Amino acid sequence: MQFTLHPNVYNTSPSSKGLLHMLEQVWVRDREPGDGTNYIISGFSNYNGGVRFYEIFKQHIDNGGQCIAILGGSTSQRLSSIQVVEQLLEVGCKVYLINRKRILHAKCYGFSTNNEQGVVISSGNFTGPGMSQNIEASMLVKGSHVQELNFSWNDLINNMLSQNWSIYEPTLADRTHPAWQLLYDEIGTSVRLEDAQEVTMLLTLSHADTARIQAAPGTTAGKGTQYFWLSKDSYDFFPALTIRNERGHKATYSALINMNYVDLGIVDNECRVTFEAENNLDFRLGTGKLRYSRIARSGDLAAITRISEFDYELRVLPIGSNAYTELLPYAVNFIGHQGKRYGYISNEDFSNILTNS
DNA sequence: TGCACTGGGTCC
DNA sequence: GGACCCAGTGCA
Repeated sequence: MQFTLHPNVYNTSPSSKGLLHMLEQVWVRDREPGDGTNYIISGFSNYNGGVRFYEIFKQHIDNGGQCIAILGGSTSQRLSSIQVVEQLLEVGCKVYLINRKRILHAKCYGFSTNNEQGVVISSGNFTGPGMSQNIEASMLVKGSHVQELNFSWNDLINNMLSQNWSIYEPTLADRTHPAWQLLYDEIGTSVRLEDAQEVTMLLTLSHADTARIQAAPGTTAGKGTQYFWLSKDSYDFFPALTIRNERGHKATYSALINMNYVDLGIVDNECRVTFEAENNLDFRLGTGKLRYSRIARSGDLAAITRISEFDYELRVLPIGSNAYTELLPYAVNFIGHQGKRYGYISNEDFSNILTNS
């Protein structure tokens, strides 16, 4: 059994580092694709909540396995999105939506095979924030402890689906089915960002982030793509990563955002952030406009401000500057092995510090 | 010419 | 072996 409170607050064992890590245990590690059934029960869900696992589910289902998702749905609340349900259906999941005034609020995840079950009971929804920056408690029960509980995924699902609830089954074949009216659109222009998401990511830059920025035009050091490499916990800082790669054989998931390079006075309306789902799980922010600009050096702080769903601003705060000194303490997470740090600050606090330093 | 891809490296 | 780090290739 394992318990965790994320992000990075408390773990009962080194092998449980947050909800996402527990889900990797029950759906990826120690599992054979095609063996048994995977389960998702979550009141809220969005595309980035599942982006780590769509390829895993697809392989599992293509090899004869099953995947069942029971999600919240509503016409008046933003519970689950069109995008996550579409993607789950595309990879072959069975999706049920519970439309209820007193909403489905449980979050349970796991699997069952002929001889084994695993279950994660969590406060974390199947959403980007639930998987990364929200404070969520999760408990994983597996092996003989599941039998001690006398827990049965089969019974749980059967009992849920036999309740006298409004249960809808959306399908890709019938997009006019009322089930689709219970879902909200993550991509639409009417999307308004919640206050909690109006934050600035502070990220120290390492050699790999700045080598092409510092390169002289025409040299090999400038070849390839200019990226900032982000933490894998960045699911909730970007819009739905629904753009699949067109060429290549390893699945990637991207979103296009509008990036205002404040230092350069350039706005890039096709700034791409990519999650390398089948390569190395890299989270990369394309920052090509910075190439050759010399505007950032290794050790500098990048401030990426999310001002609306698709609009971002990028500033480089040079190491040693007043703003750097004031803001570095907010980059509380140490990641990688080159001393990279990142963290978040509210846009209001960020703006105040910028103007006063 | 620039960036979507590739596929390793390296440290813990 | 996970999670950033790195240095490109080759295609549009």
